[in-house]
Amino acid sequence: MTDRLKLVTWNINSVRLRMPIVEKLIEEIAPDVICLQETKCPDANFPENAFRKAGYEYIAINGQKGYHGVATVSRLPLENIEKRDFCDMGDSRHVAVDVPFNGTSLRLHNFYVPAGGDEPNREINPKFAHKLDFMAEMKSWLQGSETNRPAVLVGDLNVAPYEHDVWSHKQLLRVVSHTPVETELFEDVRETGGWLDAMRQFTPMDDKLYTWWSYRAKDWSKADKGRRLDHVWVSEPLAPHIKGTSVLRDARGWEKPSDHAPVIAEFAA
DNA sequence: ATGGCGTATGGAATACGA
Repeated sequence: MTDRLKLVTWNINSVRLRMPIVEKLIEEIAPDVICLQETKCPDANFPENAFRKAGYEYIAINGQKGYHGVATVSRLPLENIEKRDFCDMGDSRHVAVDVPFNGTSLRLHNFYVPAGGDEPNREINPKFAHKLDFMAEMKSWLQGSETNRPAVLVGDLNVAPYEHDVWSHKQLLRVVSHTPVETELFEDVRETGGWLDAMRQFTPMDDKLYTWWSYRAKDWSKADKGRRLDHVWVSEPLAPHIKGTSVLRDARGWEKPSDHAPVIAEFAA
């Protein structure tokens, strides 16, 4: 049965520390495929056995010690695993796979885009320069390559592109993740690659939509000063098949939570 | 009060996240 597919993307902020809530997600949502970011774990230490026990036998990981790291785990076979080293930094920020869907397969890219540091100025902040260079390389690498086949790009893209993707557009215009130089480049990457913003197809542009809430808020839910940093993009051939997206906000309140909530996307033939 | 916290490394204090 490959005529339905339930996909979750989640910045887990240490996969080893958070296996209990990953298992809770699996019990509650039963995704077919889970894309994780910030696994913070070398490949040799990735909790493969726990995922296998939970039914996720197919695992594509691109991890490193201490920082970053992405993983795509699946109940369905994964093929053509590809890991690209953007900006030649040696960072583990991307893994792509083919997943069976609807009698064929879809290409699934899992990204962890650099956060970009504090100062939104590439001249004085190398992390911000890296973030912009990373997105520029995404644009040139992806332009046209996934336009004509079913494809999904998910992950922590670390940009909140629209006014209602942040709690205060005005107060965040000079804060990294929502500056015009980032949001304009972000849209350029998306449009040039032929991608559609799936989450905004199911939530009106005038409604607030967040996937991340800072650990530092005294009461994250009450303050609700969130940002939409995690995304689901789909290629045009796949667009007719996306049946819904949602943010599992509850997971932000689970025991020892990640500061990101999972984003769920469902596809059908 | 948009950082007041949290994680990894390493075994205290620092780098990093956004």
